[in-house]
Amino acid sequence: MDTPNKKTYHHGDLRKTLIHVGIELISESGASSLDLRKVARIAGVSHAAPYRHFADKKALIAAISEEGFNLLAIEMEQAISMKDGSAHEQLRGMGHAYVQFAITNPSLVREMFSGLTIEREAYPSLYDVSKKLFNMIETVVIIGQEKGNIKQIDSNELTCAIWSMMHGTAILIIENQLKPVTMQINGIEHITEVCMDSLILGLGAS
Amino acid sequence: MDTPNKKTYHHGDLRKTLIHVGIELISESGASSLDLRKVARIAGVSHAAPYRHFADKKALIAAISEEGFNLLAIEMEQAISMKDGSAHEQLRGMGHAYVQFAITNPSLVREMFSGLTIEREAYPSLYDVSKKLFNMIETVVIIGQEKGNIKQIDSNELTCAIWSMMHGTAILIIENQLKPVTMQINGIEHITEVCMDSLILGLGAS
DNA sequence: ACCTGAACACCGTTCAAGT
DNA sequence: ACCTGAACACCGTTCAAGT
Repeated sequence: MDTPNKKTYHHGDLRKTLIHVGIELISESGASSLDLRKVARIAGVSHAAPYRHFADKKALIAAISEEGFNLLAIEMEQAISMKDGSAHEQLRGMGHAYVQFAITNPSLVREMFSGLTIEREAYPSLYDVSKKLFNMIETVVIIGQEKGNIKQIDSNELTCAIWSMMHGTAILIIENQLKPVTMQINGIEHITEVCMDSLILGLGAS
Repeated sequence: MDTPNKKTYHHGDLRKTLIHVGIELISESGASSLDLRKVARIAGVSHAAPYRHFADKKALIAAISEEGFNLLAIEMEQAISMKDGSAHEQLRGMGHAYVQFAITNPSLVREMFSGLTIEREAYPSLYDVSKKLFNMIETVVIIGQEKGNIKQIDSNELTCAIWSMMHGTAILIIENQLKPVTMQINGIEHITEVCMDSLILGLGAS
């Protein structure tokens, strides 16, 4: 009666089901294989049903991206909480978590940064959830500044630098562009550390 | 007789024409609006003609991405040559050039890093041209190390860190994620400088 | 060698109609 | 309120046929 079988979707939360089917499809075979009709088929509804919940395909992708940011935020939060120590350790942990998430979900991460975030008014909740990530990083920065471990310039700007480094490292790794280094044993963890540490050193209090 | 009108395509270089039409389409209205039939229509050939030059749509996108890397490399080269001075100045110049290119061609840059680079064997020339970029950065690093301005660790790793920072900054800017800072006057140039300088400081000889 | 035109399968989206 | 089925326009790809 309340087993989570396909029948449930019809009275249950089809919206949520579509999002999760979409994430699975993207993870399995890339973003290009995300078609609305297939999502509906797998969810067990007609191809027109998704239009009850999403204005169009872009709206579904926006919702999927939003869920992606939520999942990433959870990983990051966990990484921070595991390190009880210095801001530097926390930043390192965040970098590893960010890169690890990208390696685990490359297609999803690509989709999250594929242009939809530009339309801020159209997808406000997508913007909100990405901003949550920004604030998470900034909190670490501010605490680090209070402890005197990070230099006293605008925390907004420092946050930009940190997110940029994490993101660039993650993307270039999943795009195979750092091959000369990532090929080696533990290459990915190593280069992530090199990238983060170089930046952290530059951010140090002086 | 040799005016560059549409007739030329039939005996001229249709391949090149398709690539440039593709770039224009992507630049104008985003990557999602790149359809093969429209490209063919604009080029003045039938919708089947592109298949003489490209195995499928992905192959055309790979060629477009390749051209994108070439264009980016030209900008970077120019940025480097303009600064005759220190490695630090050259790195700063490269960062600005990279970000500027991304802002000018956001959809093209997204396409260049949308997963095709993973299929190394399928698109070897795409991999080659992206590696050219890597080498360009590394050359600056090595010269900087010889002058004693950059610390003496593996130049491959330092290059990864630099490219990561440039790329992350560029992508987050075009994806509107650095809004808190880029909104301000000269915000983009300013944050690019903050990002690059933080890293450069961390890369310094000690 | 290079291009055309018809054909096929399939997708995004809409809409009248069903429960 | 939510879903279905038919319908429309359009795309990627293939292939026999044209020059």
